[in-house]
Amino acid sequence: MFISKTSEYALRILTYMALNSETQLSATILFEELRIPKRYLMRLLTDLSKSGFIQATRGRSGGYVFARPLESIFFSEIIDSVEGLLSYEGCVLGNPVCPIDKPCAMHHIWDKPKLTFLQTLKTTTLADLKEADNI
Amino acid sequence: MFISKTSEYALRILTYMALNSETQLSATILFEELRIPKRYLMRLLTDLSKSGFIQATRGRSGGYVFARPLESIFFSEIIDSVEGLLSYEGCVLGNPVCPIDKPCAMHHIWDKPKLTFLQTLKTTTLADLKEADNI
DNA sequence: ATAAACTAATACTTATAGGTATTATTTTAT
DNA sequence: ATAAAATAATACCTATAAGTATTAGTTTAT
Ligand code: SF4
Ligand code: SF4
Repeated sequence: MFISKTSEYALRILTYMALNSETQLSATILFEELRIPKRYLMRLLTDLSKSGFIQATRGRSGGYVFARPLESIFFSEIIDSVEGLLSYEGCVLGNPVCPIDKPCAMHHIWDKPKLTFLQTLKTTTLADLKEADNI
Repeated sequence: MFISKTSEYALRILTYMALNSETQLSATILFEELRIPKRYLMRLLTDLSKSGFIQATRGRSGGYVFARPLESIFFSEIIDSVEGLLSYEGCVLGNPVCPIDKPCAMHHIWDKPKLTFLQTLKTTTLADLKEADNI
């Protein structure tokens, strides 16, 4: 599964918004572009707004723009806000606290993919994404 | 989330069995050692048995042993059998087929963690795990 | 003023994963 | 023979994630 569907949605939304950060975007436009179930999308937008990533403007010519500079928004923070990062950072075998004093056999094996994954999330910002698009 | 709870369980079961591969283990013993919900554990064992990883012996002194050499059992195959690998191999944004002709901005960013993850799963066997335990 | 075009909040429904219960079947020790 | 101890199969229940519906509130063009 990797990341939850909701995280996927959040990334898709913010990616699209980042690539169009000059313009204010309404839920309707985002729905037409991203085809995420409309009501779910709207709820997510409210969540992302309350989390401080984006800023909502109500009313007739309302919509969403970023509330913070793209350079400051890391993927890790986005995923953390919609589904939490703990399950990615903790024990791969699901133990809330490692019950063993010395690392078990699994630990070493998962270390590399786990770190690579977290490292990517923690070092990539929406600004990087915008840059990547120009390649 | 990374991998499903069921995948976690499967890995824990087979890891424990690998580290004790000389002896036949019953569901009761595995339950006592791993504390996975007993009935769910039993169902998983039947599944793993039907998938050909382990072999069940019924009756009073029954239990489970490996049906194949540990060197041949890759993590990828285990996870594939209990939850499928497609969601890990496919598009990170959840698109069943990539709708865009040229890779989107996300693609490059996820490439590395995704490949590292899959590479680990596809190159690590239960035998490696047993070895790692000796470190 | 009023209607249109938005976002906000909350409750409800549905799908899926995880977990439980029941019953049947097999083998061996006695 | 029979009871005990094990696996097998299937149906059911529960928790969580995903998705939908309803209603309220805000702003601007007319
Ligand atoms: S040593 Fe094993 S049990 Fe402990 S945190 Fe690492 S993977 Fe989990
Ligand atoms: S290019 Fe983008 S949409 Fe296509 S497969 Fe890669 S991540 Fe998915």
